[in-house]
Amino acid sequence: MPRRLPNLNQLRAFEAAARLGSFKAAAEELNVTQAAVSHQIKALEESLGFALFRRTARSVEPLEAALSYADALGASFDGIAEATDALAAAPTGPIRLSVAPFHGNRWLLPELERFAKEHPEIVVEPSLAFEMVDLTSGEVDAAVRYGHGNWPGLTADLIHEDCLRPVATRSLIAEHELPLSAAEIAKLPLLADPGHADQWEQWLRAAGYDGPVPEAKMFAARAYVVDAVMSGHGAHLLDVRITARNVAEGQLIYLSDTSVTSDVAYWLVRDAASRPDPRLDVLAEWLRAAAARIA
Amino acid sequence: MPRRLPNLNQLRAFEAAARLGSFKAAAEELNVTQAAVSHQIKALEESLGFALFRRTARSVEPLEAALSYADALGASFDGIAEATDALAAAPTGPIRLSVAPFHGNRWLLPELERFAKEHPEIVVEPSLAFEMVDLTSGEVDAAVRYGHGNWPGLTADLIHEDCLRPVATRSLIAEHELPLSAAEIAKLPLLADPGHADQWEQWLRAAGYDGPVPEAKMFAARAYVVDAVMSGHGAHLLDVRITARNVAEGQLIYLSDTSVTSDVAYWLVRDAASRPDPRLDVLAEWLRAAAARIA
DNA sequence: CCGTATGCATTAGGAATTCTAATGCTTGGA
DNA sequence: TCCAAGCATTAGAATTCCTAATGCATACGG
Repeated sequence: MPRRLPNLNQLRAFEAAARLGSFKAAAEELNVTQAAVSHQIKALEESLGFALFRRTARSVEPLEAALSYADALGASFDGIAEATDALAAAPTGPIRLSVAPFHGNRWLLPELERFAKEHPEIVVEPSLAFEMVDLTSGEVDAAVRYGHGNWPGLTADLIHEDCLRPVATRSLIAEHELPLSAAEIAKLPLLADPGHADQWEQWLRAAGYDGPVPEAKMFAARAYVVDAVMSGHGAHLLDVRITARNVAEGQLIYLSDTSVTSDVAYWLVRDAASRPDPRLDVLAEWLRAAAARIA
Repeated sequence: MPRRLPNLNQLRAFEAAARLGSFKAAAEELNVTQAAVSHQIKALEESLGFALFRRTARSVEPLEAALSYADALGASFDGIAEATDALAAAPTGPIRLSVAPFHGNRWLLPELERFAKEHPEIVVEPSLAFEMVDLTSGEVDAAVRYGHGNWPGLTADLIHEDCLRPVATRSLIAEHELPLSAAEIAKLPLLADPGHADQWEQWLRAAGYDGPVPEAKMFAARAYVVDAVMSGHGAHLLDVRITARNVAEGQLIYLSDTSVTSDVAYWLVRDAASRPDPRLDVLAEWLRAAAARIA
């Protein structure tokens, strides 16, 4: 059978009045008028069927039974306040972060290792997933996503923009001097993936090329494009953070110093309706700074 | 600084919904519509700033943090319900009973001793007091009072009516045969106390006497009248329960078999605003029965 | 000892909350 | 495919809650 409780607002007024021994003081604590407290307590007494205070001309005194009742109520209210504080406080478990393999393997995961060293108090648990996870499902706490930053129902903190420079293997352009001109690059096999097919045109125009833009060779997914580039099958436009390691290790080279910033970017994304987690703020800011260091 | 609590009605709706995993079920438990629960929880989530449930098309699932919050709230609500039950339950201390010496010494106290034997679970603590104690002061739980039973703010259970028969010492009427006629009694020194001055007239008329009613000798208080009667200074009208012991022991005799019931009576009186104590109901009924046994 | 200040009670009316009925939406199941 | 079930939303009604004004009894200061 369901719990049978008196009106909780009345109990709140009563508890304060009994604790403070004064309706007026209780009213001040509750930010209402003395009359409001008087009403609430009168209604409570009526619903109980007996009095809780002994009234004298200008003072009230809680009866003995009322005092112990108020004590118990106070403990319960404290429990509620405590539980509410605990709820509002930051979550404590590891931060489950969904990461796209393409971005994670090339930049994010190594950065997360450095983050773990600098912030040992914040445990990040990355999980690689090709699919866009549902951030409202509760299976992950946040994700790094590539897009325009305006996902409905989600909040997105910018990590870094997509700063594109053309890359290829040394072998592909063995006969050329670096950097290549835009016209020279336009003659190379240009690789692209659907959804970003127009990036080559953007870059070539930005680089001053005004000839006809050659058709790029399309791959089904970004990961395949990168594979093809690494294998020396053509040139591709990639963010400098994505390629930095491969360039440093000599597997890829920048074909030009010209870069364009695409209209999409990388974001740390979380459910707007989930309770705030300041640790994610720290992570977002740290990643943003780390990304800026490379660009 | 004062406790900062969310709206308690919203918490109540939330706790039920989280516990039952359904707004509809919560609504039934709380005897409101599903829409009401939906509103309450939405408002709570808005005031907290984050969601507590994951919504799907036709079901809700409390988030992990919400579940433990609901547990804590449930414990607190249980605490409140328990404290309320304890408050509503009968008081446990001894029953402090204020007794007028006149009535207590002559009838009530011996009866209370018998009551204690029959009801060892109910401890009655009589205190003799000439003054009418303030039943709202909390110093006593009940009192036996003589009057019309309509004290404002008090509830009164009848113990016995005031069944008056004329009494005197044997010595006062040594020369007469018992019972005396009303006319003979009218010639005796009649004693009375203010407030009950007319009782002699009532009795004499009831006994068939139609002559002039003699002036009664007045005493300041009832106790003095009884003293005077016991000392053989006159006759007095007293309830049979008051005199039973003295008559049985030969100190007093009934002058007549005629009795009249006065308009006042003896009552067990308690503060109408105090919490109900079923033990007092038992005591009142027991005393009523004991009084009836004598009359 | 009187006048003033204080704290609670009461009243009436207005403000805020809470609820409901109706309806829409989405989806799981027959 | 259609229905049933459960939640969301809307608008308005019902209830609760609060306040301002005032009264009352009493403690306190002069």
